[in-house]
Amino acid sequence: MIKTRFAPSPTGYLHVGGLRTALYSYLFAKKHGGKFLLRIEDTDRERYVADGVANILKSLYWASVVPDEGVILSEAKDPSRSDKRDSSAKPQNDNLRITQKGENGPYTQSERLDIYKEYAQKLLDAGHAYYCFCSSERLEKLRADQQAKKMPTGYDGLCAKLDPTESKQKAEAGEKHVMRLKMDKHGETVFNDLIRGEVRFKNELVDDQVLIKSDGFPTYHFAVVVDDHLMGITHIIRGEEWISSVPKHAQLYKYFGWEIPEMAHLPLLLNPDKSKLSKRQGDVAVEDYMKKGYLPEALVNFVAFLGWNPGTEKEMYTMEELVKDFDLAKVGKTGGVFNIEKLDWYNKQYIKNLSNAELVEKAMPWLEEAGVGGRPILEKAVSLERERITILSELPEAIKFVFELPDYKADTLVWKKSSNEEVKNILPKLIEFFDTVDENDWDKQVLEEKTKIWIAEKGFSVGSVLWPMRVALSGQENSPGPFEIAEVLAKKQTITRLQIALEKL
RNA sequence: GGCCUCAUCGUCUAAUGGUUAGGACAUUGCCCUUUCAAGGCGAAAAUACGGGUUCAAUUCCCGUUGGGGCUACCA
Repeated sequence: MIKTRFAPSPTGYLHVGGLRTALYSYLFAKKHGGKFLLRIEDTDRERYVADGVANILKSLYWASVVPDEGVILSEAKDPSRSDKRDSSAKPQNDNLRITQKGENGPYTQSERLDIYKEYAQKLLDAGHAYYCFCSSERLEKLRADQQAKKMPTGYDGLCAKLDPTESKQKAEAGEKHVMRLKMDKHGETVFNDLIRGEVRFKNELVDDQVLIKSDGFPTYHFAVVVDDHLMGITHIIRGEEWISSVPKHAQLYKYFGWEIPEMAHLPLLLNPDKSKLSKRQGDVAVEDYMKKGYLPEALVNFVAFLGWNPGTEKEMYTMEELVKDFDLAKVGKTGGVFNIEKLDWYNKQYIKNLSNAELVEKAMPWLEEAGVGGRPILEKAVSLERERITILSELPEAIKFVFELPDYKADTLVWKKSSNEEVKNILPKLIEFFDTVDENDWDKQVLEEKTKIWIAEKGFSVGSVLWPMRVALSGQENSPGPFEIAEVLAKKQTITRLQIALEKL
């Protein structure tokens, strides 16, 4: 059975590039009826961030990239809160807790130290690894010298020459040490990358990688190999930055006598200036997009298309459709610029496809924050702006005028082809006319029909009536159409606002 | 510096040994129209460069240039 994994380091948040890697791994597994596993690689204690794991999981679950095995989120049994969960775009994780699921755990590397120790010992016993006592000062100097001579950098193997028994004694006596891989420098490492095809490296240039750090924690290179094997990973899908460490990993697989999983190295996501996507040039955390009110469906759709596309002209993809059509062979080799404009377009499309009720539900956190959460005509109000907003967080500001007429200048009431006098003449008549309209006819279509007939009868130009009407109702120069607003405001408030306008003139 | 890797409109990309090199976003013109959006119809916009191979290259090969990654007791 196919099993893929996503193995983030909990350094604070989920990067959008990480989301894409996780998504592709997820899609690939699902497509082939396999499993998607989540492992936490927290072997760097210096970069460890509290809540890092929670944040990553929150982002992943928000995007519906949910692991089948490994570190997962499970709902705490707290019935008092269970009805509070909604499908709003903002994540609700108060009643969720992090747990682990599966037979191959633990799935957090810091909990697997004994396992690494055991496998490190095997290497040591077989003579495939050795203790190294070199100080960081010596290593730095070594590197500096190599760089000065324009030589390839790397460990010179000094401690590999030590007598293993003596080394063992020294290490056990407490002398500060690391454990290094005894790299076989002969020949080359050749492997078939699922995206790039055959890639080869000369082994002589591969360093004697540190396997176990002086703090007893494994390095990434050692832990991934051990874990991927022990957890039954069949396909490693990860970022391109890892491709040059494949020879080290391959050596380890060879020493252990394990089968190397299939590998696919994904091209990186880029800034608009083509450098590696970084925080300096915009938002890179999934959380940032979450908070701004991007819909997870939009982000997923967008990110899926950064480096992959079905080869057809279909652009809108649900997760189910992605699972169905995703194909690693169609993933491109070139890095893609993370282009916000396209994301914005996707988000607009997805917002447009929402029903009013869904939109209210998903936007509720922002609406509540703005103090308009409890309004009874929310759905109607929201319908006015649904095609005008790009992200959910813009909604409260956009619909505010419905609940509270903004202050505006009298001259904005005058259409460009009209005049102050004309507005003064028209408004009272319009109020009078609206007064005669039956409450039952107060919907946008009927009202528009009736009003347009009335305008024609009176011989006014359409704009000279509708512009001031719209401004009077919205208090804004740019707004939804006058009849849409009138319907939402209802007859009474419509007339009130027209009267306010009249007083301004 | 060394190693690996990539190269089609501004961006994401499609396609092919022979095409008017297609689509989407963005830009832009027109239409619709009371404004803004949305929508409709158009426009402009690309095979990095130089050599081969070939009747024919954007596609295959080599080189150049440019980009990116790696070169840690970080992942």
